[in-house]
Amino acid sequence: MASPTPTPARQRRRGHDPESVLATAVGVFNERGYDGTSMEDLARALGMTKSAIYYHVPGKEQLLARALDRALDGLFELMADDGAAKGTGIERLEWVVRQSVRILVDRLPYVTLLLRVRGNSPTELAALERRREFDRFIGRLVTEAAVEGSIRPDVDPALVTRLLFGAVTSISDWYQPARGASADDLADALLKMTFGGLRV
Amino acid sequence: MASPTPTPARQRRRGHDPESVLATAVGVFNERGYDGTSMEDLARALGMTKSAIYYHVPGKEQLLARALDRALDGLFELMADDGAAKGTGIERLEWVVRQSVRILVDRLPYVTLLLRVRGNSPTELAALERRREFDRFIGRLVTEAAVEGSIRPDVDPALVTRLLFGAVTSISDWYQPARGASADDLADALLKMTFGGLRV
DNA sequence: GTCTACTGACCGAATGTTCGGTAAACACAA
DNA sequence: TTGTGTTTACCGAACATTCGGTCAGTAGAC
Repeated sequence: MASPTPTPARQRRRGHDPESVLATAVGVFNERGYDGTSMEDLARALGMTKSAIYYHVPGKEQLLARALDRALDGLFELMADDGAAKGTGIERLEWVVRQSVRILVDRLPYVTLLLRVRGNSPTELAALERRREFDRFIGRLVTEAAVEGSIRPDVDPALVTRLLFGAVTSISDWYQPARGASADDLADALLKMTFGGLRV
Repeated sequence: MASPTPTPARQRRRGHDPESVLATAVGVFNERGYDGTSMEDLARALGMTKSAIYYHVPGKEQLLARALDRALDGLFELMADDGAAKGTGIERLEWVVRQSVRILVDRLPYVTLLLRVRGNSPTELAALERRREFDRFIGRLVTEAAVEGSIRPDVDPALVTRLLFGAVTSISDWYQPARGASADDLADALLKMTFGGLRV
């Protein structure tokens, strides 16, 4: 605690650590897909040999597990937040959409990876189950907004849930932070389109 | 033309053919991901041995190429259709959204596969390039609708393009035909939400 | 000398693909 | 009806390569 080094994560010796290996790995996973990425690919991207990776992390699947947890932890914190419980149904829905966009942007590579998981291993299945819990949470919010009469009655709440969050999750497919749009810019555009409507 | 056999595609002998192998393969590709699917997996799903697959199709990558073409051909036919050229900008945009949903639903497994392509091989890169051409076509439509003043001026047309078609493409992630919703049901809900707005 | 952060050689398993072979179905002549 | 030759649709084994992962050794900072 009273350590003289203010940055305990970074060792004195230059080189890699579990965190930087994870960050690079997630980048490559998103480029090539998890199954399409070999440890050889990772080693090349990290500038080291395959075996050196195993000094920092236990293996390929743990790399995936850590990345998925990072995305899911963000979403679960959001679910537990006060903002998701205060106000009318539609206010809470709007807040959750906005925060979901923020988490997606803040943790872009991790959430991107999560959204591509198919359930090919116990690790992926566990992540999928946690993700479905979040989806059910959204579904409940939309239903409440519909029940209170805040959203148009001529659309199925279940469809709205999927389509609305389809637009949200699509962000991970095309968003490039370098182009200048912030998380709030994205959320504003998305909410204007889906809540207010495109038509003038 | 004057052939005595009315069904030239189907031979007298029962068993598999390139078409049924492709259909099954695309199903497995979508379950496990292309890279996560082995020829052994395909063989199991087809009820034959790995080597028998090669009697019907040249290889794994050609299976992918054929599937991607099937999806892209649909999208390109849509671009060339009269409906995409008649009416005001926003009318054409609405028509294209509706038809895109229809193609997505009609060719669900093929389009799903296309939407997951990452560019890991020349086959995938070629498909990605064709897909980007379709995306640019949509972008032009949205811009025209914005220029003619049919959509709200306080949102960036480029963002609208991505978000609107993000909602469309998300359909492949969650749509289950067995649940009863038709392509038109989906398009109706999507257009009500994005063009009219959810808020009452 | 000790610890950290690696390298290089290597392992068994799995990968996509090819090969030689074969049983059943077929077309057709005798 | 039977015999002959050909095609169809497959199997089992083997191929070279790549996979994720292990381990003994070691260069350099302390």
